[in-house]
Amino acid sequence: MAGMTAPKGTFDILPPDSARFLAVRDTLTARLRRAGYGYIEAPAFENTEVFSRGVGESTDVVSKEMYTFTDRGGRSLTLRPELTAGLMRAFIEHRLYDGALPVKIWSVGSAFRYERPQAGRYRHFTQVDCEALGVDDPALDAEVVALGVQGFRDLGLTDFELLLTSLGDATCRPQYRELLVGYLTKLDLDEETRRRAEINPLRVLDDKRPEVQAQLDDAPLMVDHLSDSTKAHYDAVRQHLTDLGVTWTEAPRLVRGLDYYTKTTFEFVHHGLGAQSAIGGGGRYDGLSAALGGPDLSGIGYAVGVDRTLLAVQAEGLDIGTASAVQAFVVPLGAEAKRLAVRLVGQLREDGVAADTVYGDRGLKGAMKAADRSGATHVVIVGDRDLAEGVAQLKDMRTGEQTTVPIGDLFPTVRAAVGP
RNA sequence: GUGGGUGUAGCUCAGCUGGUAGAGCGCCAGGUUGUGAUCCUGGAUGUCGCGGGUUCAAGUCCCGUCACUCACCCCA
Repeated sequence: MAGMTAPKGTFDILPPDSARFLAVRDTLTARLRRAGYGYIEAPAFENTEVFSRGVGESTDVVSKEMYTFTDRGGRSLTLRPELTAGLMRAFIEHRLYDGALPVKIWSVGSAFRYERPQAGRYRHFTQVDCEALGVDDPALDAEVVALGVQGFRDLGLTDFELLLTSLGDATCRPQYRELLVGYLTKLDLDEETRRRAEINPLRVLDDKRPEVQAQLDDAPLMVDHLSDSTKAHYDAVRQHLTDLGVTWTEAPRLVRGLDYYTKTTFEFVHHGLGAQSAIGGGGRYDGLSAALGGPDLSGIGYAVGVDRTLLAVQAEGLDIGTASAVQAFVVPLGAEAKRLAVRLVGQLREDGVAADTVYGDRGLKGAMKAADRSGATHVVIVGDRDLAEGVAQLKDMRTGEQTTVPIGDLFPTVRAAVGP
C-alpha cells in the first residue's frame, strides 16, 4: 500500500458523506438552471496560454500554482486552476457572442492548484461557475451576485456574508495604483511584502498581519478614486442589489488574486470555517475576452467552491442529502428463495422502488442486520418453509409487525406498502 | 515556499520515569438449528508512519524522512 494513497492535497468523497456533496453541488446548480443559464462543459485542461494570458502572469495562481505539463506532442498544457478562463476561451472559439447578448452560462467541475494544503484548501477542488457575457449592465452584476447568495440560501446557510467593492476600470485603476504605490513605498515593510507591492500593490491592503495592517489606516482606497462612470456603475449595482433584497458589507480592501477583475468585485465568506473562509467569489472581467484574443466584450461571473460550501453546511449542522436510499429489502433463506429474491428485487427496481437484497453466505441474523442497515422500512423474508406454503413474510421494520403474504400477491403488496 | 502540532486496530484514542500493545465503537459469529435495532458471550485485524541510531531491551529516548493537520502566503 506504500504510495497507494490519494495524492497530497486531494481526498476521496465516500458514502454516506458523498450524498451531502451531491446535494450541495446539485442545489447550487439547480438555482442557475432555473434562472435560464445554459450548461457548458469545457475540458479540465487547456493550452497553458489560456491561463497565462487570461488569469495573468503576475498572479500567484499562474506563477507558482499551476499543474503544467508537456504532452507527447510537445504541447504545453495546464490543468485548469479555475474555470472562467477556459469557459471564455470556448465562448470566443465558438463565436457565441454572434447572437443575442448576454450569453448566460454555468458549469461545474474540477480545478487544480499546486498549493500547500490547509483546512478548506486542496490541490483538487470542485467549483460551480456562473457567467453572464457580452453586456456591461449593472443589473446583470446584481443578478449574478444575487444568484450566488440565493444558492447558499437554498442550502439553508445563514452564517455567511457578501463582501462587495469596486476595483475600478482601465482608466481609473492605473491612476489609483500609482497613488497607492506612492503611499506603500513610505511604509516599513519586509522584503517580500515590498516585492508583492510591486507586482500587485492592491494585495498589500488585504494583508492579515497586524504589523502591516497597522500601517494601512489611512491608505488610499480604490472606491474613493473611481472615475465618474465607474462610480455610477457601482452605485447602480448597489441599488439593484437592494431591490433584490440582498444585503452586503462594503469591503474597500477586498482584493482578488486574478488579474482580470474590474469594477464590481465580491466574495462570499462563511464565518464557521477556518482561515480559508471564502466559499465563493467573483466579479466583472471586462478585459478577459480581449486578453484571450477575442472581441472587446465584457463579462461578470462567480465561482463557488463546492467542497468549502459543504464544510460550511457541516459547520452550520444542516441536515441535507441524508435520506435513506433503500425502501424494500429482501431476505432469502435457501437456494430456491434466492431465485425469488433476485426476481423480486429486479421487479421492484423496474417499477421504481429502491430495493436491495443480501449477497454472499449470511445467516438470517446477519441478513436481517444488513436489512436494518440498509434503512429499508419493509423487509420481505422468505425461506423454504414459506415456499412450501406458497407464502412470504412482510415485516415493517419501524413497528416490528409481520404479516404473511401469498407469493402471488407479493409484488403488489410490497409495492403498495412502500408507498408511491 | 515559511512556521507550529500530530502519526498506535476500520474509526476515536489510552499506553506513567524504556521491559516486548490495550479500551470503546464498528465488524464477524454464537446465545435464538427462521428475525434487525436492545442485552449477554466469544472472535478476527496492528510491519506502533518509514529509515537509521543509543540500549541487554525502543510504541516510549535521539537523528533523519514521509504523511496528515493548523496558520502565514494565496484563494474556491
